[in-house]
Amino acid sequence: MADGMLSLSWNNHRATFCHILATLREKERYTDVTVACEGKFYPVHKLVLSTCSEYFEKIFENTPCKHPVIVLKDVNRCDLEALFCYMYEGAVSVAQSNLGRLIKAAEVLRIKGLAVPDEPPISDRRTASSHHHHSSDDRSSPHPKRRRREENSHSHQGRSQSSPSPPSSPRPSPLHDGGDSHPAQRSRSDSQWGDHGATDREDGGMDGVADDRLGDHSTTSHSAPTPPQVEVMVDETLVKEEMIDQGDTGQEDMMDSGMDYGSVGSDSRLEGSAGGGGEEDHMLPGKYEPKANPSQQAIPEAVVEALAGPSGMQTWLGGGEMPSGFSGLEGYTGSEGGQDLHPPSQAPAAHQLVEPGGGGPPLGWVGGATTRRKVHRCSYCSYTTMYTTGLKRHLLTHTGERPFMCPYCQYCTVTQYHLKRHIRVHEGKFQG
DNA sequence: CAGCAGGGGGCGT
DNA sequence: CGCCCCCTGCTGT
Repeated sequence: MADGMLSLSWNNHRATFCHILATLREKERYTDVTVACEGKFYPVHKLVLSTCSEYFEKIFENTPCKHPVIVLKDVNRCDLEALFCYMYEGAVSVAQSNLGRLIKAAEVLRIKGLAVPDEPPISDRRTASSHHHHSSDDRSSPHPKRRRREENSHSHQGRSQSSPSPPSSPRPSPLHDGGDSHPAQRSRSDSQWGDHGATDREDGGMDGVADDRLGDHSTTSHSAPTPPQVEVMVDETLVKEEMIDQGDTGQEDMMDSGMDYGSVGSDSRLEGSAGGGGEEDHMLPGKYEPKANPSQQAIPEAVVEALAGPSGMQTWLGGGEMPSGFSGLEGYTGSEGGQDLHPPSQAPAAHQLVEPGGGGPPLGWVGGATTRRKVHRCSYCSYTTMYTTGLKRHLLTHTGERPFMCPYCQYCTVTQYHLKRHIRVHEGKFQG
């Protein structure tokens, strides 16, 4: 304990440090994470990213992978480069016209000093603020939007679980085979059993790979990197990681989609979903209006696909406003999962639509005490009938079974009557 | 528009 | 269960 400590100070430490960092990045040395954006890959350092962004920090925390690849969606490449520059060098020059966009990107990534307040009120915050007033304001007091974003990130509920797993249309692709026979029939079956693709929005993640999605999203969601319009609705980054979706962006993603669906739903009439060729046309066994909604508006296909099942659609759209709509989705998936045992599950909403009289018992029986009749419900769709034969016959349409073969051609049919009718065609020809 | 086929309601046995 | 009828959609003329 001699005479005092000496304080050794590296005068140019900061500058040197930054410079070295930048050089390392340039040379891609020691990089341990790759950020993919608009088809470009940026090898960078976890250390730097997590230093500058809690968002990245959390991602890395939850990513055991040694060299993860993070796919950023809806972030402009130029902005990202600028942000990297900002993170590595502590400053970046940006054209005024691009500022808004850049800030939004920074918000999405929760870059300290730009989108979220920097931790301690250090004096040299000024460096960044010297570039533009705006950002300094933002930093010191995040405007409401920003704050809301933060809240969201806290109250965020995992999206991956509730993602509408393509409510796997229960029917096992009924082979309306009959071979080549009938174009009409085929097109019909096509429309009916149209393949409901999986929703694309869910953040499923594999670890290190990062391409496909990048491609199509970049084509869909943002326009070419050039137009500096503020229209960049920014929103989500898509992070392909094992367990993503902690971060506000995931939430925002959800919110946005929810909004979309919600608004679509409110625009459209519920029963409209049947118009698309779903099984719902059977809903009112007896007398449904054949062309009740001839000009069925268009629920965007993506939405329909995402919601797939008939019941799902009902539930979802019935949800109305977005927040409840979202909970509706959860309810939907929940029930779907719960009934997993029986391949084709019916959601209550569908039942209600189906039940004659509307107020009838939930299932099984309809009518008054004297006129009780059993209702037979198709296990593949929402079809119900009062006739057992009706149900049997109907089920054939699901199984694709066509027991009755035409002796004159390859034609097979579900009912004998249809065969007879068909044969009449042949014989009519032969006679005439 | 006609012809054909699919799907469903309903009745008689 | 068998049969008939009806409605609807698709396709070709």
